[in-house]
Amino acid sequence: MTEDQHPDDPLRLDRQICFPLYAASNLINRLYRPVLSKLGLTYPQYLVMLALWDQAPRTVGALGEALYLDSGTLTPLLKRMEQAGLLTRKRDPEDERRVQVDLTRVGRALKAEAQRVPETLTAGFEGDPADVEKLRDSVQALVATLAKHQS
Amino acid sequence: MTEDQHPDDPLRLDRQICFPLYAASNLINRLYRPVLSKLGLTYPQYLVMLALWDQAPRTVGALGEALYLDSGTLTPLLKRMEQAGLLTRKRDPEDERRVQVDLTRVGRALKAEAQRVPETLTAGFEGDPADVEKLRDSVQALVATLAKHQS
DNA sequence: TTCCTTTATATTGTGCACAATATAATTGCT
DNA sequence: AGCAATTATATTGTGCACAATATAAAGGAA
Repeated sequence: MTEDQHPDDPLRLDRQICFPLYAASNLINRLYRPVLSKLGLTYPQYLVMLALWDQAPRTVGALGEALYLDSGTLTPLLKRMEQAGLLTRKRDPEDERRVQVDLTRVGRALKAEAQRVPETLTAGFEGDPADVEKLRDSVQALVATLAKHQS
Repeated sequence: MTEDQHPDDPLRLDRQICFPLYAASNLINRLYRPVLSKLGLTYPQYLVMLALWDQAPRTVGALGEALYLDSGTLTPLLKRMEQAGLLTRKRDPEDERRVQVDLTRVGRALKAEAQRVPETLTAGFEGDPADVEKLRDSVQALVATLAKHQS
């Protein structure tokens, strides 16, 4: 088999930690897409809504810290969501550099429709829920480490 | 604290399994970028090279199966790599629908320069190597499950 | 106050990632 | 052989993701 010809080659695809994380992220995005499109959201937009449902208003910078994204990604994404009527973007009068992002009534109301999204999708993971939680905690720890090193 | 106000809300960001995978994928891409740019590669292009260093030539479809990507992503990516002189794309005379992707001499030679990439980057993970391997295997298992459900 | 530095967001340009669709070659059925 | 169905790749259009840069507001030192 191909996989056994070079057992200790550090460049073998199946020895990388980065690749399964990349593949899982893509596959999950693909899995969520049809479900979220019924709510009029993309997957990154859904993450912004999760962050805002937990706490709003928040500045662009605070959203970026929560989601590990920068303004180059968030600004156009938030503008599309503003166009869709889900949120508002207003310069903070206290500090005109900041932009406060807040939910509209429509944006807040969307939370009710999203309630069943997690259970709908974790069903597809078909694993012991405890194992999934353990995996989640491990990846969260990795993210914390990576974030520390990248700042 | 914000995190404790709604302890059993299924829509809390820190209860999702999808989000840390998404964040880890982005952070890793960011971590690899400066290292790979010295080799003239992006992260997805690096994955294509890993696949081809292991086995070449391969069809576009075979690369897509290995990396969980489709032709809409691979075709333009492979064209850029062809322009860069790393690989060739040739219609298979046996079946004119297929495109065989093969490494050039330059593409094969690049493997020597890439040898130290994994150790350079896993250093930033700063964890017990055994834990990292365990995490990798867990995410690989998740990817296998997700891939089965999406086909 | 003046000006220098820092901070917050926006803009620009490149490269994915994917759904939907198009094109063309092959297979299979009759 | 004829032709519908399938298969393999390419194309189109949208939306991220990010580095590099730009813009402008706030803070701070003399």
